[in-house]
Amino acid sequence: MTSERYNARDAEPRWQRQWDEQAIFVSKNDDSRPKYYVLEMFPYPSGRIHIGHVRNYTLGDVLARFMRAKGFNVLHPMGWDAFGLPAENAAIERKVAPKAWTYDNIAAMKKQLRSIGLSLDWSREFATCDPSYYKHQQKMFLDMLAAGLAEREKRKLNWDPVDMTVLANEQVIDGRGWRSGAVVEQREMSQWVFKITKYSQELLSALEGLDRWPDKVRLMQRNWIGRSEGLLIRFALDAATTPAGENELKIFTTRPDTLFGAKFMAISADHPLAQAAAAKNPDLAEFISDIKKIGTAQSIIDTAEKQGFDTGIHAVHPFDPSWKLPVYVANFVLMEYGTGAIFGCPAHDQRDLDFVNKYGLGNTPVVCPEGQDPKSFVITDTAYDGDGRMINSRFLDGMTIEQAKDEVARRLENELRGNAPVGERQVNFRLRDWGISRQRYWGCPIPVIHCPKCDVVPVPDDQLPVVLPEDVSFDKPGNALDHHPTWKHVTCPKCGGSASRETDTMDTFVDSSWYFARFTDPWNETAPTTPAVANRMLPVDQYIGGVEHAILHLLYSRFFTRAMKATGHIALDEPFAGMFTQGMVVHETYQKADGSWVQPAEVKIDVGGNGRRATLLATGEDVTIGAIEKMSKSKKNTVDPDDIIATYGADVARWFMLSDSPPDRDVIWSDERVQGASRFVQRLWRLVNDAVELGKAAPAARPAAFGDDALLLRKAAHGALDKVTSGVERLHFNVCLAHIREFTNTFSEVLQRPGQPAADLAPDLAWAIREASQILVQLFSPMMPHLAEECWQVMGQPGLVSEANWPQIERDLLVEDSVTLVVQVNGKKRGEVTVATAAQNPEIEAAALALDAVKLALDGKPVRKVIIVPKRIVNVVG
RNA sequence: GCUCCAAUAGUCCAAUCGGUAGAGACGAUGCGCUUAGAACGCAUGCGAUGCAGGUUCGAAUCCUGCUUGGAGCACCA
Repeated sequence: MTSERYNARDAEPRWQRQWDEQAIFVSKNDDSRPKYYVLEMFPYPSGRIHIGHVRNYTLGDVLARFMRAKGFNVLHPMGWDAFGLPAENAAIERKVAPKAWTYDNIAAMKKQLRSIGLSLDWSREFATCDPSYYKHQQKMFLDMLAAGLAEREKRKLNWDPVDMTVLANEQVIDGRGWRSGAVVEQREMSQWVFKITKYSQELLSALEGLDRWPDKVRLMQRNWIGRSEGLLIRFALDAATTPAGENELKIFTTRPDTLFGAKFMAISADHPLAQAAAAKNPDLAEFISDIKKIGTAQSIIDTAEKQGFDTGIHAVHPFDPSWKLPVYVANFVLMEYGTGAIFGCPAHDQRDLDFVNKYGLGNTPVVCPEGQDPKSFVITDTAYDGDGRMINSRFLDGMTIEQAKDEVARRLENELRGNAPVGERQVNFRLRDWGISRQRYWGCPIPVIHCPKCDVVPVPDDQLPVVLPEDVSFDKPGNALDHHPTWKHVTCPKCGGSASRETDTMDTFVDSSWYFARFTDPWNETAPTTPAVANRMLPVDQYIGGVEHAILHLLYSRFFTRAMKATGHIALDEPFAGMFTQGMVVHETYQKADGSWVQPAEVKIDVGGNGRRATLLATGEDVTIGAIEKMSKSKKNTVDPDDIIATYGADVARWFMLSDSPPDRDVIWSDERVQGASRFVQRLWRLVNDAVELGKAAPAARPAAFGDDALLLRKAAHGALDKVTSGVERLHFNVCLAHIREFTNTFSEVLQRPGQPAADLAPDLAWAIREASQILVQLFSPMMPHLAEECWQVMGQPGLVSEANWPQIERDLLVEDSVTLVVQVNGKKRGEVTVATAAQNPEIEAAALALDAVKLALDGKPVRKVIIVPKRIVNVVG
């Protein structure tokens, strides 16, 4: 029996070295076993790993280790999403070169990642900022350009006139740039886009087949793609009222049935008609410039007060030449969606209703809910968007919404103006093309040359990669690449004249849209992928990452995979067969009386009669316990993985991360629970050491029969094995851990029972103890691999537990001879009956009805029905 | 604003199909061990499953309406 505590600080680096030296996590592309590709979203090298990374990689690691034990050729690689804005911010603020900053961060974070004990194949590591990676990305860009999947397009962007840079929506705070404080302008700029919209329908339809993705994520993507069926209607304009004799306004609507409820037309500030009208109307021009200041973020546009400007232009109702509708420029109409123009039916659309209520245009309900008297049906503040019958709509009256939509479409399709129909059925998508141009230095250069004569010229293959220059300065605002004295000046590959390089770089989402494919053969110097290898190793069987990537990253990757297929780099459509979105790690916040935030490590928590109380460790000063929030530097509610690993070891951190909360939900960091995990590690260590002593008496051969204790233990072991095996496959790690704990409790009880020297132990029990300890160690080995190796060693097992095969379940042990059923009368529990597992329904029914409690509850009433749910319940209906 | 998610014991959470609300943990209390504490061992679970309705023999689970908390919304990654 050992009295020594398990020393993680000593054991963990030792086992990490062993794994490393024996290269057991390196997967070979010529391995003939079935493959299993586990991937966690690769990190941005910010400098230090975050506790959220520990959770993400632990989840993946458990699965990777489990599948390895199950006999799969597991691919579990790691790399770095290394381009992006923070490196440039560091360059500006701390005068360090982005490249040096990035690679230093990678080195630091790699060291941290290694300390977690992850079963990663580091031989495949790369950073997206390595020219050996992005040269292939540039090649694929050119392939996509040739295939018509990349184009130039005008886009409206947030422009900071002082920093001379485009801003993300989140960098625009109250209409001003986050760093400069300058009022942000909306500027139209020429951008490179990927034609993701060519795949709108396919990306939507294929979601059906992604049955190992969370419904939530599929729904988010479905909404993002936003397919809607509707009608394109050409409204005639009263040319006398238009700025330059325009005579038509095209709108898209999904509600053509409500056409007789129309009160106004609204067009986007960017609509050509608005632009033309503004040219002749300074007030309108000012209005347009005002509403453009609010920014491009959807949430801001939607929550801003509805504003409109009557242009004086009139549109003509398609079913009534005498019906004129005023045309407004409105701040809630987007040029990017549909045609940038709508007709407003206030009674049945909340935005339109808010608008007319502000400008006094009134409303006419045209859909009346079933059972409501049309005469008394009025709309005041809340639009009605439910079902009903058409009213106030001439020839549509009495129809359902669907019939009315159809009738309007039919009539307008058949009505010609000029030589085109007035209406046309159309499918519209909300999805826009993917703008990839960034006016930034630290990104993958877009490999094209702008020639005054030849226009856009692709960089020839033999000149790839277009490498980022390193001698750049961040003294001036704007794009450092643009300011470089020589880099952009080149000769045109076509005509030989002087030309200039594209100085925009690619969105970092491009880098992360194919890294999973590169991992399958990162050694290929001549092509992005080796198709034979990529096609065999892909798709990723289980991808794991934060839900914040549920839309963009995953959708872009799905598109990019199709684009790679179209350009011959890969032969599949869907990159991720299984997707899992993990929750965040959150923590309480602490605040001093003066409002300043305090780190958890500085706070002492006392639990008393009237709840929890916090004081400052240093001074004893009272601290307010605030909301539980996502860990953030500004609120100081962070926990440093290095501290945790130094104090408790990686296994404790891993076990804590996996316990309690389901992986897809947020987990609250709790020191008490971390200590609980730490105590459990020691308990397992003692248990295994005790079991080793007792198991010494075990015969080599399996005994023919087992006594009660041995059988109890074996049932607990194999029951746990069964539950953990199926639980890990479904990523229900918190439940798996509970089953391991449960098994451990039973194991301890059995071990305490003999209470005698090992030599006297019954051979069958000793054998069962040895078997149970092997199963136990293997069960927790994916979660706490270091402790498991240490236990495996004291058990005298050959080799590494990380390389051992998953134990075989003996199903016979899981079958019980009898089963206890709950007996209900009219849905209320009245008793229990225990019957043989094989008992038939009449026998069960008779046993249930024979219970005194059942007779009493029935109170002489006849039995109307008996419902028997096998192995669960008997319900007697009286 | 739009779209979506969640809510079970003091706390974190279990509960294949709609079938006994309790697996596991944290905390608390008591006992044992101990000079004492830590550690260790043992014991202790009444919550109308957020609220109001509905469907059903039967609802934590399905439906409707609310309340509260959270996520995403296109140049952060």
